[in-house]
Amino acid sequence: MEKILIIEDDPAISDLIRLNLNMAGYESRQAFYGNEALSALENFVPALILLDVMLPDMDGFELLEKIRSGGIPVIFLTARNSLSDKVKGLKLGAEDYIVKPFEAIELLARIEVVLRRYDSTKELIIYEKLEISPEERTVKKEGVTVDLALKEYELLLLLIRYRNKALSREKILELVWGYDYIGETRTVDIHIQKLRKKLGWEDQIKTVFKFGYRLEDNL
Amino acid sequence: MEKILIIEDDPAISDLIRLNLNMAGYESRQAFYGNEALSALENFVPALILLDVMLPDMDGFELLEKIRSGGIPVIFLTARNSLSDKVKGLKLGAEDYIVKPFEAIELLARIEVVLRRYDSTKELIIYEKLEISPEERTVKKEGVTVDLALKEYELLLLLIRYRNKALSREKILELVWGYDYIGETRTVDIHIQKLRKKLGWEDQIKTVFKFGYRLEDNL
DNA sequence: CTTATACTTTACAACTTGTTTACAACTTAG
DNA sequence: CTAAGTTGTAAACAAGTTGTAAAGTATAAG
Repeated sequence: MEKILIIEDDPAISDLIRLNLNMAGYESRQAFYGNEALSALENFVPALILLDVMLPDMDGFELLEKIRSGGIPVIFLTARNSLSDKVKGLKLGAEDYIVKPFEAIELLARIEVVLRRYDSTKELIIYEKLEISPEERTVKKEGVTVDLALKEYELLLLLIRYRNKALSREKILELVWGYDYIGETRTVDIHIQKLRKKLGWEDQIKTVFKFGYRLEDNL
Repeated sequence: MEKILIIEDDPAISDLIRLNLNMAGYESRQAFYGNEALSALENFVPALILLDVMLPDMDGFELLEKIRSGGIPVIFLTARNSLSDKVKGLKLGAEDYIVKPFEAIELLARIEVVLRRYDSTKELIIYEKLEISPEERTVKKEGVTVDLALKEYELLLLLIRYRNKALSREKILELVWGYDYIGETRTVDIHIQKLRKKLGWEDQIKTVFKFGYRLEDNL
């Protein structure tokens, strides 16, 4: 059962959404404040987040940034006529937005589309000799657990998702660290280095000179 | 420059969209009927399609299905209040929809998001026994990967693009190194040499004495 | 507060690429 | 055929990129 986090300060709207989600077979959880949402996310990992930008205690965009780095898709709830908000939200990386008031069936359709797009998660990923369980957040190589730090783990998933494709450092930073990461691109190198060492993938992760890296299949 | 096909029967709206797209740096083409759109697609491959569902000669959904099989993302233009259309469109696989009337900036933002998601404008180039994947930035000869440095790779693409045409050293410098490159034209020779060696193309890349080089097809 | 862990930055060694140089081999004009 | 000029090739070189270890910083856990 897919889990959805509803971040919306108006209890009436929040409850209405929750009701609809339940009827459609989703498990949902509510947060009415930004901080509440952040702490909820610590022990509740949803497949999707519905986020109202207008929250009493926090700028929704700020929250969006914090959430985005976790790789969870976000659908943005916004009041009609706040066009600049919509644009900002999409630019920040929201998967979609819905203008309030919206009809339940539309919300459900959009949720389905986004989940379909993102669906690759949650299932056991088997790649060469690796077994990755997103649910347990574990990685095993030939049955032996490999301890990976968070960034290393996300980087690994990214490399596998784009296997055989060259990924630029900038792209990697955007997708693993978040669109607005400010810092050295060398950071990527260090994490690549750690992955190579921990997985014994010195050859499988190829360096694309002056560009980035590429994970290559079948040696 | 990204190409966009506008399928919209109202000339006023179509022109307005086109104007906005042009200003944003897109190349666009208009179709006012469904059949017109289908024939346009035969020699015009856009990166994205904007599709109005209400067309005089054809059901937009029917058209959507035909278009979808081509792998081109579609943004759906729909009149306000036709909610069931929205839902139907999304279920059919439209990437997004926009309710008319919409503001230009919103349209552009949505276009950007969809294009970013579908980035795969780069398609596989097959030339003789070579397979070149711009997305992966790889070159394979009969299935075996050939490692090419950046300049070698770009030079190869150039040669293929101008196959059977003689390219002067100056032209090659301009197109691979940039119009403002200052340096020896002999540099080109060295890179040609490396390409010949790495691809076993000693004969296929012909020297045009006192001028430059030419890549010749089919031996 | 201390410790542990993850992540980032720094510094330098090792390597890759692109360019130049030098000379041999070749092409063309006279 | 010969001389002048052009191209092929190997090797040296410089500039810049990446690998790596280690130090620094931030954050969470005890």
